[in-house]
Amino acid sequence: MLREDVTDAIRAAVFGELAAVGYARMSIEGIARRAGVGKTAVYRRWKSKLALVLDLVSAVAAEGLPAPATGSLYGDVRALLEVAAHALRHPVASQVVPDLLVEAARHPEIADAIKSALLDGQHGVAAAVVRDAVARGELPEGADADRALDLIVGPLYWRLVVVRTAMPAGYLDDLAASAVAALKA
Amino acid sequence: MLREDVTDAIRAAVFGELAAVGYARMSIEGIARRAGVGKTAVYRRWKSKLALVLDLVSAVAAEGLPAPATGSLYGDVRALLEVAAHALRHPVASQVVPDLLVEAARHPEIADAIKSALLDGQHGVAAAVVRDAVARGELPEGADADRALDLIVGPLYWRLVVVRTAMPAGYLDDLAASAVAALKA
DNA sequence: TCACGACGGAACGGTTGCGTTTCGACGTAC
DNA sequence: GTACGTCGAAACGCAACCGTTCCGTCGTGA
Repeated sequence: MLREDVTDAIRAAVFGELAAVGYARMSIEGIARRAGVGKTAVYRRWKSKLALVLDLVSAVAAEGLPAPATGSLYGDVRALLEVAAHALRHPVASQVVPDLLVEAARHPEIADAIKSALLDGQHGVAAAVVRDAVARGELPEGADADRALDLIVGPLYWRLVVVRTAMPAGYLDDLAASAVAALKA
Repeated sequence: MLREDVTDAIRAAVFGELAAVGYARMSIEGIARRAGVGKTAVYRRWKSKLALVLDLVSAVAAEGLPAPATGSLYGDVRALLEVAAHALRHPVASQVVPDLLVEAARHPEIADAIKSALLDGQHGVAAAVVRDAVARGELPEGADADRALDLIVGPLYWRLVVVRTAMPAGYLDDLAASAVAALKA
């Protein structure tokens, strides 16, 4: 029976290494070193670096996303931005997510895992928000969920992950209002 | 006197390697191999992988960005999106840019180089577009160029680089209209 | 014509990680 | 109390790349 505390230590170490050096530079030896375990313990559980990361990403997927239902489009969008901003401010997440996205272009398995772990979940939430807004008459029939996601999350991701500039006070409120205006255009 | 054709071959090889394996995995040996030159030729010109990449990024910066002046906010935004979409559709650019952005978080020199090569230029263009729009009365006084850039480029970057999904016909027109509506909100 | 310097290629010793194997110590289930 | 399996640690041979050095070739400028 594999010891669970060792497994947990390895999982935590992978996140650490992923954030510190990125997927490309990450090594099994480095993971074992950081976790304070032997390489044997790692290879007994996963057969490769790729399998290890895929397992981790899938685990994140299982957590699911809360779908906002505030009763107004602005409220839903604002709530979405809050959750996204909170996630993207985590130093680990803001380092690991773009790193894996880049790597996904080279490893279809990673692309698939990220798609079902993150993008599909986001798409579902966006679709629900759009559906509710259409039902309330805030958006016209046939509004597109993909487009909505682009308009809502895009500016925030750009600001927090690409430009990496501080957001002024009230910026999320502003972004939410801007996104609602864009959606209705 | 260093031979210029060799220098060019190395530069091209760096772009190739950067797109193929990423900055982290890129090696001087690999660059020389791809360029069909000896390692000596590389080390004679640059002292490290980092210096090589910084030099390349700076060279890109020197090219500059065309500032649109179509006479309307929508026109300017649409032109900006066209240029950005064209650049981000290049397979090499869409692979290299996010890769270097991730690496920038670990190497301040790369962050600085990218900032002056890409972000500063974009900021300048956005500032000009906003200034013109304010002068025409299309935007209120004190409109923020950073916010404008987030709203214009963010959704496109998200779609093309993060989600990597095809854009439906006329999507750039739609994005431009949406961005204008967002800006005026 | 000749000397100089950059060229590609090969080798250097050193480091790092690969994936595997072996080892003795420990813990737990039976 | 014994037998089994996981544990950390260490070493294995192998491969890649580091940055440097030396080589013989070739093209060019004086």
